[in-house]
Amino acid sequence: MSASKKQIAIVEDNVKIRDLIQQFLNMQADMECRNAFSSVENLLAVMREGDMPDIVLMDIDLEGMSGIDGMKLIKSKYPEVEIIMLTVYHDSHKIFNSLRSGASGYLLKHTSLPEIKDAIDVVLQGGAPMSPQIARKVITHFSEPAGKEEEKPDSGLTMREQEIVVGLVDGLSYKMIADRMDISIDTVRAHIRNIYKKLHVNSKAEVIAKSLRGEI
Amino acid sequence: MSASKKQIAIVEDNVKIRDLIQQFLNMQADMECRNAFSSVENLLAVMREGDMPDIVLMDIDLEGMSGIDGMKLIKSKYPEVEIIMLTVYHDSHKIFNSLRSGASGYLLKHTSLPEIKDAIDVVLQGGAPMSPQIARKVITHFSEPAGKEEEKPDSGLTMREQEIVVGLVDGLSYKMIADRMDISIDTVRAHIRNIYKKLHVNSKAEVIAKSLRGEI
DNA sequence: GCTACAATAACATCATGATGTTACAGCTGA
DNA sequence: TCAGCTGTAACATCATGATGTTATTGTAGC
Repeated sequence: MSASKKQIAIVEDNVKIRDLIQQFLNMQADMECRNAFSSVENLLAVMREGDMPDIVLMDIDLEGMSGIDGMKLIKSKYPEVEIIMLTVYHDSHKIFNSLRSGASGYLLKHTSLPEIKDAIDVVLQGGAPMSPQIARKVITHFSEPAGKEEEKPDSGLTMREQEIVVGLVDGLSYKMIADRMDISIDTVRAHIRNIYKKLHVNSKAEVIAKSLRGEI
Repeated sequence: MSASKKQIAIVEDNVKIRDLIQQFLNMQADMECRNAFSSVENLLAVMREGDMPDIVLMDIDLEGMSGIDGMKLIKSKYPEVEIIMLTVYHDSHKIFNSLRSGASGYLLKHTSLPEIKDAIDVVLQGGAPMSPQIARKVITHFSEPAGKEEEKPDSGLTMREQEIVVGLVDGLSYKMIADRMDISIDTVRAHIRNIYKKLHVNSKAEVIAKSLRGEI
């Protein structure tokens, strides 16, 4: 078991940062970074061919597919791969989203190279590296639901509007909803306009997504 | 602003550990620990009289009022006081509960004295100290709703098709997906046609619904 | 009785999505 | 080498969705 170095992959579109991290990792005795790319798509290509990393360092803000979407994709296909997100952002929503979707850790980009190595070691030992500032945000996020007790976002939708939402989630067209509810298609349109206004969205797809995520 | 030492309080019923930490903290240049008690009640008594700590190190497993209940009480009365929980337990439920209730950090008791000092510094700088093992548990807790993968139905979608699905779930239009993946809108159309065929659906909405229900 | 709002409905217009057809390059396995 | 699949792309056409405007009815609250 011992001799095999751990394989680390990097997805980072800043070539300087990417090369720097790659070179540093390749100087370590127990790890190797063969694959460093600027896009998730490229990493997926080599993974499809069986070149599987143990850990991926993933920039969150990428051209093309975002790091978060990329992580979701990789995690769904290869759940055993550990992913550490790198970011310059302190944005709670992105952090929360990443962690929910299966990131193993979350580091701010100002993290030093030795700290990145430490983070990788932590993940290999079953821990989760997190900048203290990130941890703080995670905790803050945790605390929020405690304050407002229970779910029920209550978006202010009326009964009728909620019925429409159910129709949308069932994948029905306006016409089918109109038939099911025995109203005209223009009334369905009117309701949907109001729903969009209340939920601050502007497509069927977003309503369905919100609903299935429990945000309605 | 400089000269005033930060006030640290300790609630810990093991007298040896308590004294050890107190003495160590009092040896630091920038902090002072006047109040070290074996119960939350005692700490609350001096706080009521205006002797307010900046940070409380709180054992989770106390005689009388538990550390978690104590923390909730202190946080509700004095929300500006930062509280770091100390515990020997890895119990996810206690950890989760503490963090929800407003703990600023969470350390395992095997943490060394210098690490405790580091943790306090982190909190003073607005971060949240967390043992990597704790962080891992927190993330696991986070991931549960999303991460109960079970088996993937594997609808036979190719990588590229799955990327498209991610785009749809993110609420993107064909145009936006084309831009993100750097392909033409007609190619997006082509992929979506294939996805519909494989999933036996015939609208964007159904794909999103299937995906969010974990049926892809 | 007036106000506010939910539910209904029609008409119009433009944007987006769904679907048929065709084509070509690259790769894979029989 | 040929058949089959994936990824790419264009063109066409019709269906559906998104959004603006306006209007009528009923009901709950002041």
